[in-house]
Amino acid sequence: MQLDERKTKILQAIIRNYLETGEPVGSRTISKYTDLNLSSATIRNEMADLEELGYIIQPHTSAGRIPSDKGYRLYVDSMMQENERQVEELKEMLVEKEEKMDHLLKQVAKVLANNTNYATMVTAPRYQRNKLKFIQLSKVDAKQILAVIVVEGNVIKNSIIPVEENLNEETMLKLNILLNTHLNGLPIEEINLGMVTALKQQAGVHGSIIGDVIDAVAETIKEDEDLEIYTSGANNIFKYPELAVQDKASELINAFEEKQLLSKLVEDSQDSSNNNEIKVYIGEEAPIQTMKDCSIVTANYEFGDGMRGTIGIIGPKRMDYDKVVGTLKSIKVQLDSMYNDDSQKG
Amino acid sequence: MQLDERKTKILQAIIRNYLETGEPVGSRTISKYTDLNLSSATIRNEMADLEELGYIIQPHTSAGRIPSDKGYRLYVDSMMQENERQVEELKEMLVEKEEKMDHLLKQVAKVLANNTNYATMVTAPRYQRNKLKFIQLSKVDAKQILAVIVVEGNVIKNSIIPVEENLNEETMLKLNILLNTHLNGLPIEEINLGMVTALKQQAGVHGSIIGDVIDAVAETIKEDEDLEIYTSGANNIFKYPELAVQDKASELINAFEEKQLLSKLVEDSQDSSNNNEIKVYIGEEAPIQTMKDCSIVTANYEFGDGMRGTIGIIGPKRMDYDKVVGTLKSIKVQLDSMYNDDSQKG
DNA sequence: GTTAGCACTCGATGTATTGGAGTGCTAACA
DNA sequence: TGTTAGCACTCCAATACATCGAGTGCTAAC
Repeated sequence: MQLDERKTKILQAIIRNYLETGEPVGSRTISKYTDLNLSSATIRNEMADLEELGYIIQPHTSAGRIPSDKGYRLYVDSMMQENERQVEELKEMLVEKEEKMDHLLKQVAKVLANNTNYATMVTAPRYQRNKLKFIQLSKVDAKQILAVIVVEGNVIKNSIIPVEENLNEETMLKLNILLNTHLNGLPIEEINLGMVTALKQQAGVHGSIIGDVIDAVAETIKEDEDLEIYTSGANNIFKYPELAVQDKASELINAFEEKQLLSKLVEDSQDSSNNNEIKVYIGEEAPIQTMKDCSIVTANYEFGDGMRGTIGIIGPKRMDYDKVVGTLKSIKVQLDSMYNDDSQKG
Repeated sequence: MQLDERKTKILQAIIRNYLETGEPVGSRTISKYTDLNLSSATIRNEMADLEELGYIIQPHTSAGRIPSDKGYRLYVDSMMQENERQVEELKEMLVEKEEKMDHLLKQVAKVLANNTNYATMVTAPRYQRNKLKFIQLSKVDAKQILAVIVVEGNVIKNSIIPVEENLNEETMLKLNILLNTHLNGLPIEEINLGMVTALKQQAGVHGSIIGDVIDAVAETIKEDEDLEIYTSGANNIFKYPELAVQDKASELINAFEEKQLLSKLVEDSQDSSNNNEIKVYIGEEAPIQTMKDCSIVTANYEFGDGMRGTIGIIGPKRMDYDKVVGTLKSIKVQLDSMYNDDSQKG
């Protein structure tokens, strides 16, 4: 059996209706809704076929039909091509551009959540390729040195290094010059052990400090790895009865609070050949078991040279895919284009 | 009518029982539970009195009694003193001391949540009195200066300042010296306009940069004001049917996600004559309307010289006050004593 | 191929019925 | 006078049962 045009139309009508109401939809409803001018009996026959094909499901004998994951998938796939909806409103809300990166991203998550009525997450952009831009050592007091490490894109990290000896200004200057002349502009992966040893030798007595600084650099990178995730609207899930059930709700809320699980989502989203497209996970397709009753839509944005973050929307399977995809696209474009303005991150 | 000893004992028994079960408790139960050797009929008479006095409530005619806010209050105030329970186990969990402040605090929230089965929040310590320790300006590139501002207790903030002119090293050095000689060690409130003007004059051509730096300092302080709050175990509320109701759960979860509301709690907790004691808010006493069906226990910890944070536990009114207070006390002591080790915060 | 018609299914809703936990009150008792 | 046994009463929760209606599948006719 094949999906002819009529079946497709009927399937579409069923899904549309279900997205709105959240209730199983019956043959009579479709018979009235569509412009096919078919009686409910005919629809019934078609629906039986659609069920056999696996696109829709009957919760129980005397109920209407609801879309299966496969049904949603077809809907989403076909829909994404035709409909290039524009969502411009959001632009305004983000235009009052937040200075700080974290504020901006929190804001994005919030705006998205308010706009869509789903739960949202936004990750801070993460470097794929880190270049060291600049290192600055300064004396805080007799026993402490402050190392400021600036990485490509003005990500700044600080580290306080305890020292035994009271270094004089001249030494500090030397160390600074030594570090910067050798390390600036280098991708971090390229700072290897041999290099460090060489530097230590050149630093002579103060070699250990160099080691500490390099450690701090390494630490900086490592820390950047457990990425920051901002979420908003988690409580939106209560708006959808199918998710507001105790167990599910509890698990979902937990995922949003602990955030660790969400990083799986990010990885999966970014870990793909085509990084630039919007991804839709439906039900069991989700990379997180907890969300098997949800649909997830993700987009990756790029913040200039290799710095990449992810935006995600988590809602019920009967999500307004159309709107969500449009909205995400719009946000993505804006974030992509925001790189020109130097933003910074504490 | 007065609360004699017997009534007190009965009330206590009722509350204890209710804390455990969460179900209204009847006269027969009390008659069996206590060592008073009274028949259920007698207990009934006493319970009627206790209800008249406002310590307990009857949800409906043929149900047992549950404690009122007033009842809980009495219980918490008087009955808990005796029991100075020690909770040492937590110490171990925190001993693997996290380097970074934010990790540590997240960890505290998590441990608390796991340990108590309630929702928890921990705020980062906040300065009451800020002293500027150190300022460092460095050239990032031709058009940007990086200002690093270190405040008492090694809180570090960065700010990137765009500049028109390409400053040479000598100028940078001069500016650094100028700023540090005049500002170091000053409480931030004392950096006033007159001072800034004087500095600007001394800086001559580069006066505007001084202005920018001071702005950055001000910004740093301001930012520190919207305090960071770490939460954990929000989904624990689902463990208590009286809170797991849709509306309540949704509101609570929202409070935990947006965190803004929680800051009210922090203010209230810190805004008191006796800052050192554990506070218990029961039901309507809570400073947040959203939590009027909960009880909240807070403790303030002090991280050395005027740096103060708050730990809070939010749960159902039938919370295990005893354990929670004990646990909080223990955690508080540990955090208080942690100041000796210099921790730092990015 | 389409449709009208009909028997059938099954959840949802509404209504009694019952059981049990708990109370308040009264009367008897120590 | 305080305590207790006993009893009538209340009310929730659970159970059973009837009913309703939306929806289906199937058949026969168009």
